[in-house]
Amino acid sequence: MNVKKKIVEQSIQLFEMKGFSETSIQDIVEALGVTKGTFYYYFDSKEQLLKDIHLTYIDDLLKLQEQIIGNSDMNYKTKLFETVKLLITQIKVTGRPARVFHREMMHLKPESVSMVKQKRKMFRLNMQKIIESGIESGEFRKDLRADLVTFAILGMCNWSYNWFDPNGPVTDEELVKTYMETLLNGISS
Amino acid sequence: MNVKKKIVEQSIQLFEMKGFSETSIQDIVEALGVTKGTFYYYFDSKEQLLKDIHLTYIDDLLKLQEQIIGNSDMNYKTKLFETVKLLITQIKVTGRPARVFHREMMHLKPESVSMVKQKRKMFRLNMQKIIESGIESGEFRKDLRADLVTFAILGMCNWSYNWFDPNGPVTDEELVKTYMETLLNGISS
Amino acid sequence: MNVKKKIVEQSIQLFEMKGFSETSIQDIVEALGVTKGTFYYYFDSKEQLLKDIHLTYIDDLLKLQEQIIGNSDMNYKTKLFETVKLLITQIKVTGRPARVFHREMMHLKPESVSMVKQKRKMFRLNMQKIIESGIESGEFRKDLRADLVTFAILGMCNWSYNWFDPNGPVTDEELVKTYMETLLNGISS
Amino acid sequence: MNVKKKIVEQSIQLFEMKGFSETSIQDIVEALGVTKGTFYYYFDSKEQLLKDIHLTYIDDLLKLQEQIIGNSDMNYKTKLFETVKLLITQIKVTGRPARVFHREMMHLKPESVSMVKQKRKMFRLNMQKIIESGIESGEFRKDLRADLVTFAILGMCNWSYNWFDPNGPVTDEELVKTYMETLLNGISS
DNA sequence: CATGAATGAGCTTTCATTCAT
DNA sequence: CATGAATGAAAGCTCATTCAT
Repeated sequence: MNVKKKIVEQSIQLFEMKGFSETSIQDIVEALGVTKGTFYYYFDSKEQLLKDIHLTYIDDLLKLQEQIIGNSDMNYKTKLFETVKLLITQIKVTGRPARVFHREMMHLKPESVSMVKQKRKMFRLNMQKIIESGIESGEFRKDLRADLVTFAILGMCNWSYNWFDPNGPVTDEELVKTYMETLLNGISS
Repeated sequence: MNVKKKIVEQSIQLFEMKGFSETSIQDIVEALGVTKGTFYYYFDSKEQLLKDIHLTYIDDLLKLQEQIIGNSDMNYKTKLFETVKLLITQIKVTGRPARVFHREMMHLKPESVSMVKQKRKMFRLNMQKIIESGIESGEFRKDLRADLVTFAILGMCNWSYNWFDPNGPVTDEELVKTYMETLLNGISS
Repeated sequence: MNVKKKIVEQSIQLFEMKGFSETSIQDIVEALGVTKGTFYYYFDSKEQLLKDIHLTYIDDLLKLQEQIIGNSDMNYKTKLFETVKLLITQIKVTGRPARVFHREMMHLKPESVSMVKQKRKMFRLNMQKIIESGIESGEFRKDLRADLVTFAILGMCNWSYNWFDPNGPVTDEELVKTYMETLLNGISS
Repeated sequence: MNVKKKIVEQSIQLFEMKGFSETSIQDIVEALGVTKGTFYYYFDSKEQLLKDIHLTYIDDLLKLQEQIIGNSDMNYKTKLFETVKLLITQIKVTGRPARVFHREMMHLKPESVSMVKQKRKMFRLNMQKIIESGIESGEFRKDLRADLVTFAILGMCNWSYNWFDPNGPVTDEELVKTYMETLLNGISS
């Protein structure tokens, strides 16, 4: 595997464990057995590395979301299900970058922040569109505020990065099913 | 107001804006017009200040939660409603510490972390208890996994610190009502 | 003597010997037996130190020039003589800062440069004024270009920082006398 | 044009603008669209490049000076005139290397410095010889100190690199004429 | 109670240089 | 001839912390 990729992966691991500010370039290169010079051969700055991580992550999410949205075989409930599954499963596959993604955005430069925020917003609006279409199609209740419901679902899913351990007693599939069931039918008896 | 309190409040403001690591003691004392010596008269370290902030915050939450739980006039739906309201409204009242609370825990020393985590866990388990009691009493569906539902609700509420602006078009009361309605009855038509 | 002053003097010595870029903060503080922290307690940056040196130097020159200009007992030839003497003698008194002053201006930030340049220009224009007044009074030839003559004199004097050793065989007084004599009467037989 | 020459010219331009220390090899090769390897194919070090620039410059000057000295058609006043013209005009033709030449000598290694200094000294002594011969021939005043007068003239000329803009209102020919006139006849009325 | 001087360890970054290909 | 990857030493600077007063 090439060095740049190794740096990215090692960084993600360290950022996730110790936080961005607490991770020094020294930490990263030492863990890889290279020198600081090597780091700066591949990256202009520590911030740029973080930006790369963020953009890669959100771009991947957006690409997978597109596949869900573009699939005309699914109804809107299924599309929502797949979206929730996407967010939760991402933890299993790429647990670490997810946590970095949700925590360290503040350390980006203003310009990088706005770039990332814009893409995150796009993801959210795509989700909202699914809700809105589902309302129109009659799959969801007519009286919903699609924007707030979207925020609620995103919160539910994203928060799980804080506690969900894919190797723990609850599987990711179980979690997705439970969340969707709760979401669709409510908890009231 | 005494100096210690001023330091805490100024710190919260700065931590919220720039992050814990990016805020220097110099920043804090300069903003207050005192010197570093003064800071170290009141606090042993920067970490201890953060610990104080965290403990004050979670202790306040726990105290308010106790009042909800101990109130025998409420049924469990109402208790859950009040809990959600407590979490969301906290943003309006104390928006800044909330964000600091949810972001900067990693900068605490291991011992401080475990102290805070334990109290956070207590808050969560108290919530879970409300769900479980509501299931027993027949207010909530019998087939719920109380633990996962609790995580879902916590995620929904806590995530709102990321986007909810109490001075924006949506009021906190509106948000609480919408969230509870969605939660209780689901989105399925 | 206080530490800040010591830092300035040590820096001047090192800048003069090795040049600004080649002198590290480490070099400066090591020579003084203090630490880098101490340096940055007194100065915001290396550049600011250089700016301080430049401004102190040119401000001193301007103050002394003022005394010459304001002295109504002198005719213009004498005033010019005193100005030349001022520039040459400065080497003897403050040899090192002079060389730093004439060499390292490029390492200042643009804003600092313009501040220093403005004051240098003022010195030059004051000199030019002496020439112009001397022309009017009949002490100097009517057909002189005061601006170019001023540049010529400045060059003559300032260049001496490149070779003149006040402890060498030629004394500063001798040099001033010779330069003035050459300047006033020319070399043509 | 060959690559080595391009490197030299680009370097001169950059050294003149930003200074030797502030110009990195990266800057140089990037401006030329080649790589660092290429640079080190042609030059052993950054210092060697600077040495090359210095030696080329002073060797050129010496060669031109020789032509002046060897021309038996000129009297000594004319020879001095031509020398002054040589120094001033060099700015117009090769403004940049001139400034580099007069500023960055300190960045050479001691051995290179002494080589350059020796040649500079030779130029100066050649000039001094002109003055001395002119004194003997009766063209210049008998009571001159040829050594100090030479320094004065050199200062006058070389200093002009600090302010003279060949594209400004004063032409180089005008400057040379004015300087020589002042020098020969003095400013006294 | 509070100050201001000083520390020292560590940080991000730069850069001349080397070298296998 | 030329490249691109890698090095390693050093640079400027930050900052939590200490302590005599």
